[in-house]
Amino acid sequence: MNYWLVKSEPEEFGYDDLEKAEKSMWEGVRNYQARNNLRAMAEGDQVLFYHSRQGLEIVGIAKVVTEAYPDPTAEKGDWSVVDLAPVRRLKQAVSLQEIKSREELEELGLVRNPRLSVMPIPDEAYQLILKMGGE
DNA sequence: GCCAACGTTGGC
DNA sequence: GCCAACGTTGGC
Repeated sequence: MNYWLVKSEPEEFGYDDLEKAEKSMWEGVRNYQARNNLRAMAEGDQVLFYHSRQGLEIVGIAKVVTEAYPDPTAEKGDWSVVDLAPVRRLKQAVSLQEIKSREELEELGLVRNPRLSVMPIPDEAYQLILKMGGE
């Protein structure tokens, strides 16, 4: 299984919206690197859900329920979406500050390229973040 | 194919 | 709300 992280502004679509929706098409990614990451996701992969702009913390875990398919909201170009479903909230959200303060997480995409909206998370980093989240 | 200009993202 | 960093666009 692979691990990922997606970012969303809670005002636009936060983790509570995902819980309410039960399942959500992850639409609107218009960055090639992020798109390629979407395409690399497999059904069942786990996805950390990060709140950008407001919150600045990882609030919960989602999972991939449908692998990449063409983005129906794309008017032109070759874009993809996956379907995500909520798994559970972290007992405590893991803030960007905490992540930045961890030497082991220095290489994380979230720190190195804060503008990438879909990124892979190495196994060890994933486990550490869950631990930081009180799991 | 280079690079300046522009648009967008997201931390602060 | 500002602005730095990054990606994309388009003129040459």
